[in-house]
Amino acid sequence: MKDKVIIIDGNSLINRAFFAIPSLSNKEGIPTNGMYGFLNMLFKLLDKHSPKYVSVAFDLKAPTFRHKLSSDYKGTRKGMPDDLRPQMNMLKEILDNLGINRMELEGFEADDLIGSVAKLCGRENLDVMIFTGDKDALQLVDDNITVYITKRGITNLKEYREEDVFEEFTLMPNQIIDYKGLSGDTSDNIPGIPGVGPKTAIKLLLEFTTVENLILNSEKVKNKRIRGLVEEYKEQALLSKKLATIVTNIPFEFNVDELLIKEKNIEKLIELYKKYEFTSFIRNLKEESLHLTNTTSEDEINNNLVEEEEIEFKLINNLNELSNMVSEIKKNKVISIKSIYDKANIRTNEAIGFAISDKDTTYYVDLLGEVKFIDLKVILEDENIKKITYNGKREFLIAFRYGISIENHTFDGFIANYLINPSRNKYELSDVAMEYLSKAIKSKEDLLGKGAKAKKYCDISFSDLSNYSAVYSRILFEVHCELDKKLIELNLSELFIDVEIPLVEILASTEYEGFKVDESVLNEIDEDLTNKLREIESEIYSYSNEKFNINSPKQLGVVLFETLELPVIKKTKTGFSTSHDVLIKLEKKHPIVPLVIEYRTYSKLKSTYVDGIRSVINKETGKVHSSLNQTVAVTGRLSSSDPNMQNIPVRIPIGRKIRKVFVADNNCKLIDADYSQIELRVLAHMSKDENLLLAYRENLDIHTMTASKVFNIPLDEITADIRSRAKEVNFGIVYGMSDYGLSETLKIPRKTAKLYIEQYFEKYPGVKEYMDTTIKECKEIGYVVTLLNRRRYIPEINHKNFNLRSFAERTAMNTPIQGSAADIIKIAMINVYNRLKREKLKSKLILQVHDELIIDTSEDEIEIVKEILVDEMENAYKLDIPLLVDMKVGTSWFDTK
DNA sequence: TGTTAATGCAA
DNA sequence: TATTGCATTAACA
Repeated sequence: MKDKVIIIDGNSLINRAFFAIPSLSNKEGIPTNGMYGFLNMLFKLLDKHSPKYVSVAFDLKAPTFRHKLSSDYKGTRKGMPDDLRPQMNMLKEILDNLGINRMELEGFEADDLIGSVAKLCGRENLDVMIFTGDKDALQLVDDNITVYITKRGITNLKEYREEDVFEEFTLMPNQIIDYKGLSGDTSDNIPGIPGVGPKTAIKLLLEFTTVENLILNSEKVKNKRIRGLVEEYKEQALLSKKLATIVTNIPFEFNVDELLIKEKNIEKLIELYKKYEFTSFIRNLKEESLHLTNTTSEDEINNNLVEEEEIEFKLINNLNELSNMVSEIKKNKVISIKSIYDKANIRTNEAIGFAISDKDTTYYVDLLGEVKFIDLKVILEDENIKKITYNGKREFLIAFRYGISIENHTFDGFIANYLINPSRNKYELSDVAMEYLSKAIKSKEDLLGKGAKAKKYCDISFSDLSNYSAVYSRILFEVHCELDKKLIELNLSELFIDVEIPLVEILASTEYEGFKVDESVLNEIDEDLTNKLREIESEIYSYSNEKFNINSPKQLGVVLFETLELPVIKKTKTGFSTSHDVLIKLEKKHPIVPLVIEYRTYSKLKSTYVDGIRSVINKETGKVHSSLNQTVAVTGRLSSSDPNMQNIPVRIPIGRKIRKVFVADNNCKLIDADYSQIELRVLAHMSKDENLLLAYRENLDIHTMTASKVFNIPLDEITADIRSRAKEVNFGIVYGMSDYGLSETLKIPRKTAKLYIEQYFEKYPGVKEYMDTTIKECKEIGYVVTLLNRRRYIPEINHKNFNLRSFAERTAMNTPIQGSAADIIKIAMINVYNRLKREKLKSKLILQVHDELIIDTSEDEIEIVKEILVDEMENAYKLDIPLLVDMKVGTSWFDTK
């Protein structure tokens, strides 16, 4: 195999990275997005291709020979953005310390360096790969040189070999310059021949091959107008070609060994990464060093790389020491806590250890010896000791399992971090420590490893585990003050204290209680589905005349669109689309299509719901204990996983049967209470639109009313069909829909859809005004808020890319509505939970599905629980209009509708 | 073994 | 080219 050379156009790619990554800066405010994106891409390339030689080429400010040829060259280019300029030198410094070669040469552009070096390497029979965002480089492609052009973003690349260039341009790579010579390039201000665009240029080159040849034979050009243009502008064409030609023979001394990857300066890299807050790069650096040096231990390397935090702590492993600790803690009254246990079974998990920090001291309680978790009860249940957690749901779960409660829970760093910026997808304490304290601590992944080889806490040595836990609780104690300041600064304290913190215990309780499953029903459905699938499968094969995997969109696509030659409706980036709406359009064209639709339905039900649910039933309890996640959804909603109980089928009758599996506990009934149109009511309240408010005050049917207004039909002539179309319009408004979107869902022409939307905004002018104001404000301050001041940053709102900006605008309109509804039901959950607890009822909250609560209700408590639900849900938050709740009682979830 | 794309389920 | 999620399968690195 040939050795690989990677050559990167530094200016081009850092530019791409800069615009692809909306905003990123360290806490001093130094922008780091371009660097970060570039390095991310670089590391991925190195990882994927393992090149022997690498170089990054840069432009210098000095003018090049091209500027001397044409004073207009690149005349229309704007200068580098202010936020990007300083990142160039910072990136170069990192590259130098990574041992990666860098090229720049006065009088030449990066392209010329790349061209010259690439050709030299090509001649030495190396496999050359060029990475850039600029299609000019395609002229360099030959047998030894492949060019990769960024598509969208920076990690998405398109590979160009000779045949790929030909496929796209119908030209050979070395004709790209002739092409530019004729058609010009506005971005570089290369004139070309006026009046000759891409189409004509290609046509001419197919016949004459080069610009020179074309000029020599211009009399042979058939089109008179074009012949005139060629003759008039031949000098300009030749100049343009020259400008577009990348120099491939810069006369310089060059030895390919200069491009070898040299040794890293690890210490310096760590320093730079720390400064720019590239924590993930630090981690990767550590892992990499581990693989390289087998002789040194992990600890030694860690010490060399980052001065990881180490602290002194008191080890507690007998009851005497424990009681001393308790009396000390009772003096200080505020502690951070961290429980150590492996998740195996929600009801029988065994605690391994417990770390506690107060303002002076850190303790690690070993729970594998004389001291047991239950001995911590005196602390956890002491109402005078404030508890600080990081993902406290874990602490509540282990406490419930040992039958104790946690009192005076006042702070959770995980939740705080989420409220400060809900758009992030990782909220590890190690990252927070770096961000707020500039301290490096072991992450969970550092301790346990990741993926399938990840260890459990019980596999970790006592000293590693106790050190990790002690540091964790200490850092948590320290960082909580910083997070608290930030919450106050952002006006989030009320939401945090009144809603999110009380919710932690409730989510733990909901998960701990679980939802009872009737496995015999599950088995019946399974049998039914399995039979149906078998039958449909053989019917499908009888039409396709061959067996294939119906679940594979790729194979199905081949059968439908190649073998059976059905018309292609839509394509995905990898091939034919076989999605549901495509199949519906083909339904009547071939009998196989409805069978595939049916197969899909049953297959989905079996794999996701029957097999999926069966695999997570707890043997101990006969229930599923779904996780309700508090820091996942950017709008403030909860999310559910393992299993996801928020997407159990309901719309289609066959799917709805799955709900028969979910049943009330013994001697109980399920009560399902859901808000009636909470999001539209929130919209009415927030927009203060007179017509919407009126509708809800008078308790009118909002969909019928919208139908009448939008379609101009009298109220008493609205049919069920028209009403349901209006319902789609109402939903669409909440999502910030476009005319195209509405036309797709309603299957109507785009123009009609546009008219409907205009009608809607005319009849509900307050909504229009509210949407406009929300977007305007977001453009100014960079974020939107909900009723309870929950915040979501939307940096793309001012993006120059239309698609990104439009998406941001829809987000800005939808988030306050979806998020405020989420705020309200969270308050309702808290109030319902507290009432059940205060009134000492046996009934338990077992699920939330965005606008509905499900209570497993003891049969003797049905009436009182109904009252509590209506009362607490309808009065959770005072809007300008009433909130209404619908309720159903049943033995299974199927029966509660 | 881990990641991505396509698909489809809910509010 | 309608918002927010999660889980599955196939395909591929």
